[in-house]
Amino acid sequence: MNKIIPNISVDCVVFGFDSSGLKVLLRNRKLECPETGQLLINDHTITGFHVYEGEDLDSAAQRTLFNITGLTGIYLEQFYAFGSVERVNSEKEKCWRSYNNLGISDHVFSVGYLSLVDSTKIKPDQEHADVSWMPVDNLPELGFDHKEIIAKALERLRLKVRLEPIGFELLPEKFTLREMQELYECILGTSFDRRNFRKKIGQMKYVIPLNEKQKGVAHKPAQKYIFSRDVYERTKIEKLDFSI
Amino acid sequence: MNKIIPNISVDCVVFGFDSSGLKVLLRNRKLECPETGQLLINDHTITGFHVYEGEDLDSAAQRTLFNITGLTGIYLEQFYAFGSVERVNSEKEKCWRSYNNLGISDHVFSVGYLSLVDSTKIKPDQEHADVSWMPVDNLPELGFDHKEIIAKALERLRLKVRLEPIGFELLPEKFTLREMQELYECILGTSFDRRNFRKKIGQMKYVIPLNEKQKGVAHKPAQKYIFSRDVYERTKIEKLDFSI
DNA sequence: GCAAAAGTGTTGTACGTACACCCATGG
DNA sequence: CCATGGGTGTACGTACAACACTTTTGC
Repeated sequence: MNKIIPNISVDCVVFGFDSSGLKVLLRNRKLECPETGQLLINDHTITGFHVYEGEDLDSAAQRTLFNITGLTGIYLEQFYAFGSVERVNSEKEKCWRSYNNLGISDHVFSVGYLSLVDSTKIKPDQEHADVSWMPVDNLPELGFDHKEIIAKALERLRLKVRLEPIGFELLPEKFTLREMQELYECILGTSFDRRNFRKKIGQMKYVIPLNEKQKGVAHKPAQKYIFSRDVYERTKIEKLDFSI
Repeated sequence: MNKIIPNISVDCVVFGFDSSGLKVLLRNRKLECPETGQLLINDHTITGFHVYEGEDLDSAAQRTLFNITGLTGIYLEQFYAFGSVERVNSEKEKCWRSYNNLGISDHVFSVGYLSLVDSTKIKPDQEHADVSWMPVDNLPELGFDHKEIIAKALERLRLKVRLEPIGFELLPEKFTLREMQELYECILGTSFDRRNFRKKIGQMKYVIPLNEKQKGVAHKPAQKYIFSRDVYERTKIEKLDFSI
């Protein structure tokens, strides 16, 4: 049995995307008073775990991510460490810990990880009935400092998405240009001219059109595309010069 | 007296700049065998300290930075957390810890902070005789995983410097455009056309020319400039639109 | 007067932006 | 046949890249 390190954890902010926008994977946390049955806590948290003794941060994050999604090989990136004194010491968290204290310190440092998944790969199932996608622009009440952690993750996502083609991690393997445009629009909070957007994507040799179209839509079916990381890695060298 | 947290530290990568390039502030670490007097360890480290109980990460970083530079109000930014199992467990570090163990864990998680200082503000003095500026492109032997930490800090600096006007933190209050150009060239590893560079800076309203010139140089004296964070904050809103 | 860096303008190219119409499909 | 989104090209302006000569100072 692995022993946990009582004062160090990782927290994974898992982002997903569907036609209704950008989502975060949250777990519903409930605490009933054993005597009265009263709901003392009913909020949501991102998924985190304490790091095990002898374990790396990255391994702990992968483990956490696997536990919640059942998936491996998923985009995962460390983005910030949180260590404020109050983060597990609000009245609510003291209450939570008084019922669930498993040798956990009262000053837990947590390293935040950002993960991007194709939301169609995650089906809500019986094992994870308390887990669900929540819209990032309309979050429910959150535990700990998870509101802050999600905000910071989002900030990082917005930055990163402009510098590297990581947006594709949020799309199904085959996608249409409209889906791609909607994704970028909702991450960046802008809107793009459709013709200019398509022109720009057309220049990206690593976004490759397929001989495949949408089926069963009540309009002209859109062409599908795939992203090729290979082509990206081979062609990205060109853009290594900068301005200030 | 403050008690340290045995398994959590912060490490500050302090960057400076002078005419010979970009520098890191390093401390010489020496360990002599008490019996034979033989030098067991003679390398360099960035400055870090364990976090105290009841202390925030940011506070710990500020404290560390003050201890090494004697300065406050300096640019400081968290950039990455390091937690590999081996980072304090090489033969060398085991040896170091066997002579200097002050209740320090054998798996220390360290949060890396990046700091930028005007190197003319730091004078090597008697109190910090073991501290010196070392060129980032020619580092001496480093302890712990500090080579990796510095590399990651540098990567972050290169990214950040293109997105925000933080380069000025590395320059004296009053600087010439040549100094500024050299700074950007050596951080980004490129070179710029002088006329185009000056044209571009000319557009930045927050880089303000002074009625003051260089003195005592054997050529046409250059005009001095200052950076105004105020003007920057007021005018930066304009550039909040993006492309992919 | 010479060495060393400061300072200055023009032109071509590439890229971003703005904008309107026909096409294919399901119902 | 109609509603819905798919798909396409041109004209303009902005921003970046390339390039050479004159000026001021200390020695």
